[in-house]
Amino acid sequence: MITPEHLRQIASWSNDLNEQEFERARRGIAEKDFSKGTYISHRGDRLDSWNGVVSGLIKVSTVSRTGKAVSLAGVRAGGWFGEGSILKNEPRLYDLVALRDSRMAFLDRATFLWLFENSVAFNRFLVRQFNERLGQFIALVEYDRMLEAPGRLARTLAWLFNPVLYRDSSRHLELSQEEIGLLSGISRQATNKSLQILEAKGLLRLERGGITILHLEKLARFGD
DNA sequence: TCATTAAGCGTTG
DNA sequence: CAACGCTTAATGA
Repeated sequence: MITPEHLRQIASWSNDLNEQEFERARRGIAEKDFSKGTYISHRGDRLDSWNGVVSGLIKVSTVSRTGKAVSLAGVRAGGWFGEGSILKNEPRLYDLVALRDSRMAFLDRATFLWLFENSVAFNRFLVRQFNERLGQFIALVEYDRMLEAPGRLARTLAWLFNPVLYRDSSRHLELSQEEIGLLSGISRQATNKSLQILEAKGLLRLERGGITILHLEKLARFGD
């Protein structure tokens, strides 16, 4: 079982819980490692847990009717997701892929539902997160029409630095251009070009194997 | 036809 | 050694 300190580290929401709720959450969590390129779950699975990323990088994707893989979002360490499938008690609507060696935390369904019924703090967290996700979804619909690669890439990056979804306010992330491409659904060359455009506009700084966000607001709106 | 991509490979930090 | 960036052949709009 994970330690209280560990839970505080991997789940920002746990810091808002009272003692009883915190203990319950701690007992309901199990961790598991996934190596690069493997599937954490497939579309259609009944994965009865709420998922947190302890370390690494996860891609949420789905397959379009024509059989093409479509990337929906990236989740980095500290992110929690999958509440929709639990609350609606339905199978996963998407695939989860580990883009690099990653460690996941799973909060079992019964514990999730208990927290949902009993913890005000937990619900507050969920509402805030839902609200952000709704914003993301609207942006997704918008950029479906906006085909330029730099804009799509900029939004993907902005999501990874959403201050509500990730409470640590770090502006830097170790993320290769290949990984950014995989998350954005853009080829490596196009990713490189797009990143250079964004860097020239002063929105971010490129480093070897990583990026630093210089202007999150402008990044989130790039291409409007 | 023209643009974009995956694959391979040389370079670089 | 992994990330980067370039070349090239294939793909497809």
